[in-house]
Amino acid sequence: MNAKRRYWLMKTEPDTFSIDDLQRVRIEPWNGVRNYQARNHMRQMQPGDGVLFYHSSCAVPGIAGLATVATAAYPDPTQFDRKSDYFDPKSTREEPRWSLVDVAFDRKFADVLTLEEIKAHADALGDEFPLIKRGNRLSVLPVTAAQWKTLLKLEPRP
DNA sequence: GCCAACGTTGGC
DNA sequence: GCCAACGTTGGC
Repeated sequence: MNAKRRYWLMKTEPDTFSIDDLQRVRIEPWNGVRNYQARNHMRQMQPGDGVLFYHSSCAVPGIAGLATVATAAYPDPTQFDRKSDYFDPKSTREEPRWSLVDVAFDRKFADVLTLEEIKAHADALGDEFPLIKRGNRLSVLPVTAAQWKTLLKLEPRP
């Protein structure tokens, strides 16, 4: 049975992990997400789902490229690692609190599709698009097929 | 660096 | 279960 392909947007600070980093390593476990809503979204992910790779907290915030969900969700190992910044003393192996998926590089945009440009097309994306909502802090969020299509049409071409 | 928005924590 | 305090996110 083939579940329908779904789409997501995942934020990252490029100073920490950028699209270039993903291109180099090819596949990356998306560890360190410690927000329940974001976690729940990752738990819904299936291999093959599309990912908009978003650079946040940087000079030019926006979508830097595309990635693909490479695994179903599994427990984030950093929650058990006392030496990790992401260690969670309240999480147990029997009932892990935090999940992650592996994310695979797909391609890098010729230029970042900027948040500014995305906002300029708010009408096409719909008011409910969380990325352009005020005060949005969610690091993993769902994107509809229509929004995905709209955003790819906005991709900067060389 | 600032600040608004939001999630989490902890006292009661 | 409420809510103030606190920490974090993220655009600017």
